[in-house]
Amino acid sequence: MSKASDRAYAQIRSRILSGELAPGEQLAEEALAELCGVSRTPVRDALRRLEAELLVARNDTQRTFVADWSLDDVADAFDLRASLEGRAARLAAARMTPEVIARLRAANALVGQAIQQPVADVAAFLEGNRQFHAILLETANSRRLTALLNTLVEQPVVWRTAHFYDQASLVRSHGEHTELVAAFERRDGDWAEAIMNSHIRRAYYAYSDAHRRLTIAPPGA
Amino acid sequence: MSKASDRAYAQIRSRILSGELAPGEQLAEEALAELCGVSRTPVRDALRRLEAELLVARNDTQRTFVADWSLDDVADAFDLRASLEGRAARLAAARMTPEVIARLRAANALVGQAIQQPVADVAAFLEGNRQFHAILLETANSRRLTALLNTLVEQPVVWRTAHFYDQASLVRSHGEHTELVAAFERRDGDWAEAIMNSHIRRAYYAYSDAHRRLTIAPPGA
DNA sequence: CCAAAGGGACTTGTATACAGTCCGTCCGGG
DNA sequence: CCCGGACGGACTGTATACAAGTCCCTTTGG
Repeated sequence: MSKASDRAYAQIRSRILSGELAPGEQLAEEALAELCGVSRTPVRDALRRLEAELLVARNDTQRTFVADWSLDDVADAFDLRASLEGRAARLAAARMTPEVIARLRAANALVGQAIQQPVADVAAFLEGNRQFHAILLETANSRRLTALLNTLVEQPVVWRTAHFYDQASLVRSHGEHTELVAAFERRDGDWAEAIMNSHIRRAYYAYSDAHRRLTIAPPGA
Repeated sequence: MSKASDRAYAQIRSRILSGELAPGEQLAEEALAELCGVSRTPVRDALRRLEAELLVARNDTQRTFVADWSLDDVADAFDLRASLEGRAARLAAARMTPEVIARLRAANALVGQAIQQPVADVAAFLEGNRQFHAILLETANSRRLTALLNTLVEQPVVWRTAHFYDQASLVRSHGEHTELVAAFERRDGDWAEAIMNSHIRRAYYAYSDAHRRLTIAPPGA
């Protein structure tokens, strides 16, 4: 979209993802407008987009809040995501070509490098991950699936999951991508789907374990 | 949403669904504003919503058009819908209660009456259908799934499919709903999912057959 | 005759003013 | 002390004016 509207969208979005705007917090259009240095009109546009992505929610009287996800919501989202990404993997397997495989390998190599650092480079890990999944989606060649998954993946909770990973999880994640490539080489859609399903589910449990550690933290922490 | 915005949304939407606004046609905000008797602001809101539903599309310079679906797009949408509705049926089976089953029966009874008329009452058929699927979604209890399916179902092509059905198809559709209830009574999620999958796929073929009849019509028609 | 440049009509983007609605607070009565 | 209603601030919805960008047609030069 146009400049002011884009700026508003990007600014609000990054503030939500970073947690600077906390879940449950009310978002007044005028305040956001001032924050982004634009008028209310593009802010309203931005909020519409963020609402579609479920990053913000409205109450019955049209006031807007940063979406507050219960653990159930998170489970719901991961569940659906596992199913849809599994489906994408299966579709991609059917349309796989040597050259796409090469691109997938390259993306996964990024991930490999990121986890070999003394302290894993989480940003690089995420970027490699993103590329891998993007190539896969592109190959699956379903506009709707792509649109749906993009909104599911770009959630704060999903996004931050990798930060909860320990080294072993990062390595396993990399290994699963490698295995996916193997499934693609054999054009085995069922295998690819199964790996992907397991891949996402593990990510969910990494999240929920970390969540439990953090919320049922030592009393007085 | 608020009054003017809602009116704009409803008006434009119904004109697209009815075909009065044809696929590919450009939608100028000002013209729509006049058509709906409101200013451009609520029209822009409405277009955003319709864009999220994929009823309208934008080109790279932000001009808006009535979405034009290729047969591939339709296949893609039905495919995804089969998968998601199947999933919903499975989830619903796990949470089924006698009272929900009673409601499903009631909705299906409407469908039964509709097809027993000398000439099937398509509107009543659609309404019963809608209720059945809505109850099912509500029981599946996944906010995201509900949101996604609602956008998938409310498409012109999906919506008009029933008008292409012959009497036999209507009867079979009703029968599948009855079978779904049986699966729910046994809380057999796998069975429910399988029926639902087949249910949606058959709807797709009914559509694509009709499409073929209409587009590869007798030369000179 | 074709191609590229220019200009004018049209469409969308943004700012702003005003109207309508909601929410909390404060005051008075029971 | 508690409850209810009215007032005031704050927020969102809508209309409108103006700015910026796009499209298309015409015109001009090769």
